[in-house]
Amino acid sequence: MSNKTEIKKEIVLKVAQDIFAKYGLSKTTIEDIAKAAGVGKSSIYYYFKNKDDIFRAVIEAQVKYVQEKIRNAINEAQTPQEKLKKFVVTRMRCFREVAHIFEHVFKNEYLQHYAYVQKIRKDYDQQEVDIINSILKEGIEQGIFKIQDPNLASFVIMLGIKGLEYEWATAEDSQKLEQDTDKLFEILFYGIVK
Amino acid sequence: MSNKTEIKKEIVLKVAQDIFAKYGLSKTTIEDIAKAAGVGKSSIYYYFKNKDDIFRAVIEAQVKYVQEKIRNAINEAQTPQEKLKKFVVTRMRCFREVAHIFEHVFKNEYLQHYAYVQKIRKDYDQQEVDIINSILKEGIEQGIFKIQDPNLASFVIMLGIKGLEYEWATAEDSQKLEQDTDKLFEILFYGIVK
DNA sequence: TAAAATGTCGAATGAAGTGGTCGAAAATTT
DNA sequence: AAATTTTCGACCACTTCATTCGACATTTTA
Repeated sequence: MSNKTEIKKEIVLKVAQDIFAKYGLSKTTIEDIAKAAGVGKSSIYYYFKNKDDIFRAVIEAQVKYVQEKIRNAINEAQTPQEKLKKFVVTRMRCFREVAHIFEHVFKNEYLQHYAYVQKIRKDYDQQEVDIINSILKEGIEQGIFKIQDPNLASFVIMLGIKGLEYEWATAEDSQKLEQDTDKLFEILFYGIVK
Repeated sequence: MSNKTEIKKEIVLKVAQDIFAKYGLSKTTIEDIAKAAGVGKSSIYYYFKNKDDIFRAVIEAQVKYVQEKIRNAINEAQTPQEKLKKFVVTRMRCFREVAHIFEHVFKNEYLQHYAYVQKIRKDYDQQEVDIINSILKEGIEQGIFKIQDPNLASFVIMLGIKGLEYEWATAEDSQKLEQDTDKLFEILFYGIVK
């Protein structure tokens, strides 16, 4: 695939992102995407194997984008506490940014039968646990946290985040989001900080 | 149709509003509406003649809502100048509120062939001209405006509003909207106020 | 520059989805 | 309990959709 074609594929991916975000998987037609991308319907099949393949590519791009953002945010923070906070806040911000597509992957039940969606979800969750895990370990090494089982703690934190997900997804201002996060971690830290 | 059934019809209308707003006419299926309203697909046809009939009912409800709001706003204003301003600002606010459906009626070309959409549009435009007309006449009677041909003036104002419609529709804050309106009328008033 | 490789799309097709009908069952009223 | 209103499953004709195929266009290679 030449450079020029690669770019066209990128365009298709980009418009597919927007259209999937707006209409979801089932209501988006290949022709919708082709029209918006300014290519023939059949040409789509030169770039992608099929409709699901486009959707998968879109999701993967979004996941990558979010994880990139999270990684950067964590790196900027100094203390493990800060890192944890940054992680949560950035995660929620990004989720809201790309919410419409993620909704389809993380919420819509009728998509559950798609194996690859489950896989993406599982992988993604695992990576989040890993991130939390590493932050906790760092905190322990620095003598800031005292935790018997970091893996368990990570899992609990993940649960907490997931529990608050809906509330955060619908919160109007991001100030509320940060307040909530502060509250959550205030409680958490008082339990685990030495 | 009993009272109870009437209420159910209202529910169907309400969810249809939301779904049409989200997906537009063609991407919304009767089953989408039925599912969301919690009734069988066939039952929809007990309440409404067909799909277009639901859409028409939704649009009419929206139009009614907007005009009600505008009427109230105008009544609250004292001077003709104030009334004109109120008219425009309220109109734009409401349009944004119900924007997603109105888009389909006022912008989407592929709907143009629907005679009833054209009719609604025409009626609506005429009613707006009538409102402006009556405000102008009031202003003339009170010796505030000096206009040779109020009908023509109404038409010109309508054109101005329509011209700015897109800009207003996409404006982020409603403050901008009011500033724009003020500017528009400042120019207009200096031309017609005695 | 001719042949090979890469890229593009119109037309066709079968499968799935959709608007709408009908009649029978369920619920409600009389 | 008969009459009426309301609900909906099953069905059909038609449309839409994802995907394929082959032919044409464009670019690369030799």
